[in-house]
Amino acid sequence: MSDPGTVRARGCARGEDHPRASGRAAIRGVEPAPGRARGTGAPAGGHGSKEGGTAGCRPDTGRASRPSVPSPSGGRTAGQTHDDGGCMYRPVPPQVDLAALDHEVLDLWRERDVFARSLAASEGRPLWVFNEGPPTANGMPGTHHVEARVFKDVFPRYRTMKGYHVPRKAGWDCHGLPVELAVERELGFAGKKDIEDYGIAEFNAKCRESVLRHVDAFADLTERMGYWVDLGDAYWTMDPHYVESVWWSLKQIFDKGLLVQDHRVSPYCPRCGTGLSDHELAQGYETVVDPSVYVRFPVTGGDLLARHPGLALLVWTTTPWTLVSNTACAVNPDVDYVVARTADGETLLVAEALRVAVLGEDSTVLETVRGADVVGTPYSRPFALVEFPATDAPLHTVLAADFVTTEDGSGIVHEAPAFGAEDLALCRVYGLPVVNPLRPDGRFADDVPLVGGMFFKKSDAVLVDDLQARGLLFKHVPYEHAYPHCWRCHTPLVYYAQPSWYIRTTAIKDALLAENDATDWHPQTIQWGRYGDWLNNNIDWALSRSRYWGTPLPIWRCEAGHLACVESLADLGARAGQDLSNLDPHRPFVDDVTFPCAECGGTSTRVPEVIDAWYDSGAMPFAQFGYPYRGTEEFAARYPADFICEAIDQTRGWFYTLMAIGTLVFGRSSYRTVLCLGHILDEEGRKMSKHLGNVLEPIPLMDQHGADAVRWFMLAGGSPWQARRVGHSTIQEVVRKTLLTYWNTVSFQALYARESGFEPTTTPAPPVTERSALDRWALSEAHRLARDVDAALDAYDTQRAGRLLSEYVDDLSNWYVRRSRRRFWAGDPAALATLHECLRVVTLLMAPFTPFITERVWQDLVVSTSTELPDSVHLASWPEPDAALVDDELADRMALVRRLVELGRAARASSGVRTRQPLGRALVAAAGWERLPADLRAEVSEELNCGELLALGDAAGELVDVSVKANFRALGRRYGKDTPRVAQAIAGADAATLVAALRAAGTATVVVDGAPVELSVDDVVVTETPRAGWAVASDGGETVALDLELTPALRRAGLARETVRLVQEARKSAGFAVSDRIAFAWSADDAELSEALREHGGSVADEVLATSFAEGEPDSAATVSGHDTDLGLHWWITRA
RNA sequence: GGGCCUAUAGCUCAGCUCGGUUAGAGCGCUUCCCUGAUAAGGAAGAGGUCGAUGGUUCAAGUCCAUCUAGGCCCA
Repeated sequence: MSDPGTVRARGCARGEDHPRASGRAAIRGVEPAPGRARGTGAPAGGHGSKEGGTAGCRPDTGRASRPSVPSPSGGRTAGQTHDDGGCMYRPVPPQVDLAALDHEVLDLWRERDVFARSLAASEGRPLWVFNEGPPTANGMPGTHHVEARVFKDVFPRYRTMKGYHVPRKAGWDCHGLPVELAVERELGFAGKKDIEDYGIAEFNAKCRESVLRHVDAFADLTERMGYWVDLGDAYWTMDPHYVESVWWSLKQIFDKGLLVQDHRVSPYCPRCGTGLSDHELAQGYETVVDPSVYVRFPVTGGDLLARHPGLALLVWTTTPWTLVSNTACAVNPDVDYVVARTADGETLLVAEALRVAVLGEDSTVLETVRGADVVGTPYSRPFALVEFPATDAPLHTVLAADFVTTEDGSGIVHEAPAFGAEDLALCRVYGLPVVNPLRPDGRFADDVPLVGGMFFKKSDAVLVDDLQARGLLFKHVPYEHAYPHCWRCHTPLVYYAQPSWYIRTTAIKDALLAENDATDWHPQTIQWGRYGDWLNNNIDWALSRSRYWGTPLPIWRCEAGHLACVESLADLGARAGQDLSNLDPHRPFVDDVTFPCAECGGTSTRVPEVIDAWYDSGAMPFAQFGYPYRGTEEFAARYPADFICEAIDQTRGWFYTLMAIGTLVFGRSSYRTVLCLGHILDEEGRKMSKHLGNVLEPIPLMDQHGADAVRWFMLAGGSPWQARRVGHSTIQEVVRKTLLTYWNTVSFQALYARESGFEPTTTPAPPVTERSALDRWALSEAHRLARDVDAALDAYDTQRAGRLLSEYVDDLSNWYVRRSRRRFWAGDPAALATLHECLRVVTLLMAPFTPFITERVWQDLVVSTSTELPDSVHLASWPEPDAALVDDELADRMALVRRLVELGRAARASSGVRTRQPLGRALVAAAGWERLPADLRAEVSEELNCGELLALGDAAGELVDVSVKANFRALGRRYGKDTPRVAQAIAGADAATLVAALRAAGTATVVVDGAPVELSVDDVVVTETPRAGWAVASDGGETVALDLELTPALRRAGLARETVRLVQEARKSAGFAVSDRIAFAWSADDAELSEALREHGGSVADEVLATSFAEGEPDSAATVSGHDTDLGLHWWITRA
């Protein structure tokens, strides 16, 4: 195993071992970091840190070379932290360059071989099997590759932390048309003839080289984004062992009689010269505008003509080029048709339902006939450009076909059996010949007049012009529709009759449906929606391709037509009587091997086709190990996989081929859980494509915002199942809202812990039960978070997990830390130990999401202070939530506190009295206020800066207005459809009386329709509002009222607060460190301020860390000084 | 024509599983406030026919039906 980042996987030329770890020597060359005395085999740590344990500390382990944070002093580089020694945190500056941090962490992982160690450490634990879908590395990776890869990373990391062993074998898709096309383009080839002239061996050598070309770029992306997958031990679908495995599986299918040759009309790419499978077809629909033409086919005989001389059939088609091969027409025998006269006086046959649409309102019906009565009518074909063989069959007459509809066109369908599956089936029934003037390259044969040598699509215009000139064209309208194109070269496909090899997947349809039923789909709608629909309409898998660079179809056929399916090179060698174990199982080498037919002794030669590359990737669950010729143990342990993940385009691609091959070969699908992601769009909601120039390059994106931000966006920015818009602003928001808030909380903790000498493993802290309510709340929420994030990830819901995490980070920073700042300034071990534990938990929970920043935090807060825990967060265990710490009652109370604070702030804002001005008292009305302990009430009064909090009902008496409102949720449950009347009665009752009764007795009575109805406290929402002289805010029955009366003492306290604020601002802008002591001198412009500062001088001095607090200008020059006109204060500050 | 998804503030999206009468957040805008970590944070304001219609229900953004528009996949 090796770190993914250092491996530059090369190719896997035949007979050559995979490059396992070209970067390995470099890894080994790094001396173990000085602090890693435990060695690399250290077990992942147990659950949770041991508070106040006696664990030793480790010295600073050195830091990677690139500092991710600016060093304000300019001198200190990241490595110079040895002076800290002991069990102290490393300094964590408030500013951080996330991209530089990424590189630093990548260096650390590489140096400490962390990925390999995480695999080694989990060896022997229960397996959790992840299968990697192989990308084709002959194109450059894009941001859409990042999406699936983040999900392929986050769940293996999570499961590893949960105690599973998660092997992560990478893979590369090497074969297939896209590879051939890229090489053809490079060589300037126009088609298959060029390839054969060039030489198949040489061409395939180019293909082999081409698929290796961008492997480095994929490896770079993989490393940069922190995707841990073992590139050094990747599977390659072109590897001989892989090919043999595929052959073996085809033999299993062949032996079951499910691999057969058949002649069929199938979508065919004339440029690539090969048929396409149905799931390839699915990739390539494009909206095009084709000429749709209504053409007159003059009737040449029959009863109808006798009754209506000059009658013509009106035939509609969107593929005029197929009219050259027109063989017959078809009508639905059960549909009514009409002979109609147009305004111009001509007589045409069309479906009755379409007459008005096609011929217009002003056409008149001459006769109505059943379709069945039209059958047999002869007509004159539109073009006489090709010969038809002499036949007794009803050539160029009207046939009956159920598939004809009257949804569009004219209700009369033109039949060209060479170019349509339904056409072929119908014409076969009548014994009609298949005439195909189109060559395999999509051009008409040279001897066809008018369009000889012309590409089929190009011929439309010429043919339409000719119809026009001959007076056969009735109408010509551009028709926009989705038409299948080759998914790689964008050539319009033609449905084309040709022989092909098929896997009879229709024979195992029931088994596939059963397997699908047992599969855990995310999102669930795919299972019986898009995917189930696909399975229900399953058709046989067109497996063969008339191409060059692919797994050769291992079927040999003798002159007598006997078939042999070869399952391995050894099997082939045995049949051919030679040692072929070193043969490259590709064209043209396998084509040269012949052997005597086992049945007749004739010479068997290989059929020329290669197979659909989708089969290769669908075979990876066993072929990645070379099963059954090798890797049998791995295969037995790892089939089926627990988890696979790709974007939604793979429903008919990889998800299908995996399930189909697994079911065909082993009777069982190869995966249990599948994640199906929506696509990534640009900021305007458009697909990203080179064509539009809106492609976001993944590596620059991560270098701008950091890999963690991009990962977080993919995992939790919007719903992963839906198409999402990605852009710089959305990713920047992740950085600002979540990552930096987290970082700054860490930085805050490190600053004050270091300031006070706090060491998490040695500084004694009180047990949790004796800590403050805020501490217990923060810990309770941390453990609740651990529980809920675990549940969300267990359900593959990264969006929910991400939302929970960012909410907690916000709560921690903007409530816990905000409310606890003074205790941190004072170095309170209870607060520091609390925040340490909260950060430890949240860091572990975030580690699978954002592996970089959490690693750095782990190093700075944990590795530097403990030898008990692993030296990488990714070697640590998932935090075990401590149910005893989760306190729901405390959570409810704190939620009330925060709601009251919110109301108080609103009241403050409306009053115009700034928060720094202390107020004497506030009144509170809220359910639950009585039960709120004093310490939590104090949080409210401190945050609102008002001295005394009193219950509104008790304190204010007649100063208060009270109103009541029905609580519909409670009433509805009890009174059902009488609810509105009860509510009305409540609204109409005298609120004061009602509330008084409720307060006194717990119940009150209102009269509804003459009958008394008893109400309890829960049935009404009581809102109390003071009448005058108060600033009031009220919401949902809860009220906070601030007494705005300012006494002189309050005013002086306010002035003192203003002064504190002024000095702190000055300290900060002068660049003083938070612990710098100062000498402070002042001179007030008015008596009130002087009095205030004399009165509160001691506390002001304490607040601003002033060692002296002198009135009057100092003798010596001050470091900074100023005059604040608003306050009326001169001040002088000198560093003490 | 079929299947699936989506439709909520100027923009990006929660909320819909489990219905509750004042529908939220972020970005942007305006005005304030707070700040001894913060690139932050908070309050207020402006901004909504919750795509439409009908139904179920005492009560519908939420459940049901139909429709419209857009997207994806397929015919």
